[in-house]
Amino acid sequence: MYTLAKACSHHNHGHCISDAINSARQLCDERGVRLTSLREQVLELVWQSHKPLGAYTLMDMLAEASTRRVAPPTVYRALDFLLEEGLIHRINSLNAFIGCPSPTQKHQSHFLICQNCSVAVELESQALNQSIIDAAADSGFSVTSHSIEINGLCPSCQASANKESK
Amino acid sequence: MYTLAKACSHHNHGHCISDAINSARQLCDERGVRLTSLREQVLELVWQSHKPLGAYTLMDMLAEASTRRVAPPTVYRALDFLLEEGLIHRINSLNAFIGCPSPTQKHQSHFLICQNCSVAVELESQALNQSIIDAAADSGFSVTSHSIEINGLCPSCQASANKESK
DNA sequence: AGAATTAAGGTTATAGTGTAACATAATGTC
DNA sequence: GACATTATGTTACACTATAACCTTAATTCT
Repeated sequence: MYTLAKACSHHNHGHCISDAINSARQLCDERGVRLTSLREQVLELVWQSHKPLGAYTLMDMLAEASTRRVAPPTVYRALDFLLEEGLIHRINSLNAFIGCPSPTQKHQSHFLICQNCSVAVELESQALNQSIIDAAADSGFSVTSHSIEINGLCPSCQASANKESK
Repeated sequence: MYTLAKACSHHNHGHCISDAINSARQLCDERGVRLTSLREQVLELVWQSHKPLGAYTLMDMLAEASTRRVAPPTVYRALDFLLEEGLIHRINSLNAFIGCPSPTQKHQSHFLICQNCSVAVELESQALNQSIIDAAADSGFSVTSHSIEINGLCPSCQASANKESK
């Protein structure tokens, strides 16, 4: 039973999924790479929520959806492809994967991760990017990639926490 | 044979190790926690180089040093203690651990990781810290911790790369 | 279209990372 | 010294990921 709770109860999550699938199709088409049905299925599963999902969770979801048994390499290969094309990100601190909402724009992996509800949202800040470049440059380091994982409480979990404490 | 190459050939790495051990002893003493010989040994092994080391590598190093066999929980418990006390950091993207050069100052885990020589150095930038806080605040997110892992080339590997290409 | 080539996926086995649970030993407290 | 607490030893296992090899599907070439 992998009907995960919606990440944000106030939004129609179906749109997130269909948007992600549509732009993935278009993007793969433009790049001449193949978004096979397996890859698309994995992408769709990743997008079932805004919570990062582990490879083995995805594997179980795949198996549940398809009667046949699914082995780790099947899901890892699909994940590798999706990572390669920037359609998903990997959250290192969680060994988990999450859909990328803006795969057309090349960017680094920067996330706000709620320690209460597990939702992870991408963070984009030009100032932050610049700070990284500057700080690295101060050390004479030439940057090829970077990842930021920020843990804390999302706005709605902060609100819940406040209510609790009264 | 775990005599790893020195991280920086131009410095006397013995100082790094002895400084780390000395300040760890003092710090644990002040806090009333016990830097047992096992924990100190693991800390010293972590400090054998400026390259992050995996738990199983450390386990093998421990075993080599002590005739008796060493099981995973032994090293993980020591690592947990050292992490707890801020004496080491964990590099999530590498599943590896590295000594903290400034354990007395509470700080987040920010690293520059050379993809050529594997050396990881801590990055401290007030501007960067502020950028994170600001960016999170823009999203209404309350931050409890964060980690930054920047991959690229350290100055000396950049120099080598330039020489190579001539 | 058919053969050759390449790419994707299936299958088995195993490597690498981390923890649970319980037993023993060491340390600290009264 | 008896007791409680903390640390370590030990066994077993869970979770994450990849290697290697085989089969199937898609693409390319003539």
